[in-house]
Amino acid sequence: MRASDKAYAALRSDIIEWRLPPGSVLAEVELSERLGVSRTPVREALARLSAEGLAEPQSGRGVVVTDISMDHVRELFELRLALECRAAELACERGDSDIFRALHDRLSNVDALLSEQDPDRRGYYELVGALDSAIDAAVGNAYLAQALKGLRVHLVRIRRLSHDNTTRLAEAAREHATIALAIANGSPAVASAATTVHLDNSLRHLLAANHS
Amino acid sequence: MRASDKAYAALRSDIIEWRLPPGSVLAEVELSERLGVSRTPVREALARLSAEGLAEPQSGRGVVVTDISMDHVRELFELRLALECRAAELACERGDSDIFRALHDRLSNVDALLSEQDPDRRGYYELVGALDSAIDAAVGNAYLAQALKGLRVHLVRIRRLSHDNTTRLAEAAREHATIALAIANGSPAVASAATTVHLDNSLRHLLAANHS
DNA sequence: GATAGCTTCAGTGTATACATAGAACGCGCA
DNA sequence: TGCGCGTTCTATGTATACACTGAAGCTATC
Repeated sequence: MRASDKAYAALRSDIIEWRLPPGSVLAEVELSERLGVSRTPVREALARLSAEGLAEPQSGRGVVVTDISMDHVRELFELRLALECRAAELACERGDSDIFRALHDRLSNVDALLSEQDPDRRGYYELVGALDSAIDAAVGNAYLAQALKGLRVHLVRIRRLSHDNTTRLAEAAREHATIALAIANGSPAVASAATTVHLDNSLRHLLAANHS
Repeated sequence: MRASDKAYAALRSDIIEWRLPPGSVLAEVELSERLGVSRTPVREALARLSAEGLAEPQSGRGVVVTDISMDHVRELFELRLALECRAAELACERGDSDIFRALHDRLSNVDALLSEQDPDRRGYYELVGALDSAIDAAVGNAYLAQALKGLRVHLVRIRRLSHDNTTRLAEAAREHATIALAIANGSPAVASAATTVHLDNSLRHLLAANHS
């Protein structure tokens, strides 16, 4: 593995998991010492992070972790709605029914998904990620998939703001199950509508939990 | 201006204007000599181009200009449809009617737009670009705007494949005028529909001109 | 006492030297 | 003559030294 990849992966996870909160300054010399590589691969990593929107150059001098306000979240969900609705519609036309029917079944088993033995909800998030991947694969559009991938980075980062309780996650799982079922049935209008409903619910819970 | 910006701008325009056709290898040493800067800023420029999708690393060794097949064009237009339809809808809600009415008027004056004294159709493309910018500004969504910006880079690049004759450009201008009018009227359904029609026409002409 | 200018310094921007890996070519053997 | 192995070479990956810009703090003057 290249040193620049290592630096990129380390910084990316640090940002996404809020070990480097918004506003943190990413100084090249400090990072190169902390990560044990020279400034060159660190610079490359910072450039990639800036291109992704996780960091941004500040007044031509220094790079800082980008801020995440509720306005940003609203804008993010507006883009998300456009992309995910279309992706769901296209998956209806091109997807394999059996795959999405299986995902629907697994998503419907809420009790197993949100067991007490999984406080981090890894099982839930992995299954939701599997649905995303299945949709991407069904759509078969590299540009759309790339746009969605760039979007999901930010969504993982704001997951921390959700403070999702088990009740909401169970509700979200059912919403995802509805989407999967609509795709399995090949009903683009329903898939798009279910996606719209799910995203609206998610956004409203996010806004309510962050008093703005 | 930084040397890396200079290298980036030079390579970007070389790729977009097909001086560097798809498949061209972007060798660091050769570029650093040709552009008169060292390898470091050249590397930074190549990283930015790779992030944009204009170039891609080839098997871990060397960077090449990305290929543009008709399949890619189809995928590009699929993403474009999703983004531009939503942008047009949102512009209806948030845009200033006067601005889009003025754009409609200018786009309707096809004769002035496609005069014989402008063989490169600069007047046409600048006005279409102004409509794009007006929509972006009306929507007021940085994430959506960035996604559209990343998309338009590729669109400018495939413009070379269009072989647009005056008849088609006049038609396209009228389609753009229809979109601008729908936004000025605040009719999201019409704006979205007009965008869909326009993109379908554009794509069909592209495919017809490239026999696949 | 306040402001303007200068000095200093920290940190980025660039260049270049060195390490390294992948590929191509050639040679030898079957 | 063809295949396989080894060597060499070219181009990328990394490290580091140097240059330069922008900012902050200090001093001197009004």
